[in-house]
Amino acid sequence: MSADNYRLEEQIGFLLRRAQQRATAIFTARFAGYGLTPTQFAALAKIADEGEVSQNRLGRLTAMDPATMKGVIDRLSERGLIARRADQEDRRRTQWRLNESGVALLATAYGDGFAVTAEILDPLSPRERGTLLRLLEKIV
Amino acid sequence: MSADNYRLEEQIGFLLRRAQQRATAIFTARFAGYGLTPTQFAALAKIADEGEVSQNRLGRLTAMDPATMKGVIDRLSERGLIARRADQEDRRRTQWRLNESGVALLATAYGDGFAVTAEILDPLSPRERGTLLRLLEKIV
DNA sequence: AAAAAATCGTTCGTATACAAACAAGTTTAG
DNA sequence: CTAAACTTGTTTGTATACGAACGATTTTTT
Repeated sequence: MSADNYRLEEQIGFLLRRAQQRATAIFTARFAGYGLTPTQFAALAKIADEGEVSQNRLGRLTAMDPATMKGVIDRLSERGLIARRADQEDRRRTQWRLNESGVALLATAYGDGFAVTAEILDPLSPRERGTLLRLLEKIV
Repeated sequence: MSADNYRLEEQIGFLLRRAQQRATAIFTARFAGYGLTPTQFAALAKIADEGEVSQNRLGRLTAMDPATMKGVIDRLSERGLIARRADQEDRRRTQWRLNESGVALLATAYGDGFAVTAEILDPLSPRERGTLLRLLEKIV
């Protein structure tokens, strides 16, 4: 347990951080035309899946805490991609759904989402890709 | 290429983001007593490796861009863990090294760094751990 | 030697990420 | 039924992360 043994480059935390940096860079390049960040796209995709979803639930589905989710929702809302509806049954809740712009944008953006995944995994064989996803799923 | 096919949970980018969230949470819990973030610890460990290192080079070694590196360096410097020296040969450069507090802190922190790695990889078998590191190295 | 290109560190702006504390509303326990 | 516990969404503060632009300096080209 000393400086002689600790190699930053081999620590899983450091590798995960670098892998995510590359993934984000690939996403950003491919989505430059949309002006969407990875988390914004994740939020849109999940709202589409759900049809209508509350802010906190969306945060759980997309792995964002409430404070982070608020910022993402605010920016998507300001851009006119999503619309809110007050929940009648629970007056604390805000339900969110895609509006027309959001639906239209997603229709073409999904293809780029697949392309991003393909480019990130490009250095791996098909078998390795499956292995990596399985192992990541285990440590998440 | 449509909503029917795109599953956020299976995209490598989303999995990497979640894996890093868990890694960071484990690090933060283990390092609460030190008050060090993962990037701050990475910077200290690399300064220790190098003995003395310029700010931009340290950024390359720890995978931080110059703007991010500056913030990390400023906070380590304010805490009195590192010290600067003006480079005589290149007047643009600032060389950084650990001071006594930094050396003392690292001496005990390395052990916790290993513990963080072990906890992150705990769900995997020894063989799987090697595989994951190898595959991540390939896509970085 | 002069011009062009590259590097070093800084600043600004935007976007996660999350701890902590909070008010308002809902659910659960006793 | 009421008090306690929890949930929802918000705000504040700190820390990455990085694009873009910048001045100062050094290196490379011509």
